[in-house]
Amino acid sequence: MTPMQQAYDVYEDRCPTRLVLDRLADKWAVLILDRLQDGPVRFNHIRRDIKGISQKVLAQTLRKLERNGLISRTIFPTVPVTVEYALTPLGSTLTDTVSALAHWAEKNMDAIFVAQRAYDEAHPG
Amino acid sequence: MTPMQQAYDVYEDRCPTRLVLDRLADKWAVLILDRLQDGPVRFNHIRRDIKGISQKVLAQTLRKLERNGLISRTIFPTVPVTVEYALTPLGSTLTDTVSALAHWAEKNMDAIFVAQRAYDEAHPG
DNA sequence: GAAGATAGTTTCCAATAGATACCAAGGAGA
DNA sequence: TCTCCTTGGTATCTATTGGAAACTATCTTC
Repeated sequence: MTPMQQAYDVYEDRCPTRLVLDRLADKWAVLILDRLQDGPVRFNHIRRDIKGISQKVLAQTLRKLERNGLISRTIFPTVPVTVEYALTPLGSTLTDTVSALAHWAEKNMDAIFVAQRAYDEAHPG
Repeated sequence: MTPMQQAYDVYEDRCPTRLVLDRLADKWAVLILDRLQDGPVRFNHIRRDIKGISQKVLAQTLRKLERNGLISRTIFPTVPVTVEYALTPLGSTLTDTVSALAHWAEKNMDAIFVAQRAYDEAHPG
């Protein structure tokens, strides 16, 4: 029995893809997925690498990514307990895209600054 | 004089790339950039295509994208006035990435549903 | 004169983001 | 022993944001 491929359309209101896009298209989710590309990382390790993220937001974002099957959460009964987060195969299909987004800003920051100054001069007040 | 390429790092707090990522990594911005790929589109045309977006959020998001040099805004003195939004060359360098993000969710929605059900069963309450 | 198109702005409320403090369990150092 | 440090979180509070709905203004059409 061939599974029926449902047609999803991200332009449609109430389409479930909107909920997913809301989770993926999030600054912190993008940075976390990018950070996990090189292998599993622990909670506090991510927290230190992604400077400025709060514990609450990190925990929340990790939960969302885990629930959507993009990352896995593995507990090691060490002392203190160790929790490792890693990309799932599904999550791996996303990282190229997400990393490109994360690093596009780095590459084009100077052009963006030029645009911002031009805009602000043309739109005073 | 070769321009000095400043090193930006999106993992750094207070790095300006963070502000840009905040704007790009936004559900509505992603959908708008994707929508503009095929050529200039008017305000209400975008509004009708991206179902569920409010006028306020559409206007706000268009301003942000314009200020960052990703889209252009052209006014035609017709009656009623026509305003066309289009990708700039800078914005065009982003669309492949952004569109991939927008449509990844469509392609993988079924896998995500499976993951969500598994998670919810494993984490009741 | 009322409706419909254009492209927005204004107002309001609920949801979210972020900072901060707190928790438990155990190891190391004084 | 007492205190600090680590682990990975939760709880609380407030400021900001997101989204729905209503309003603006001008001109054309019915």
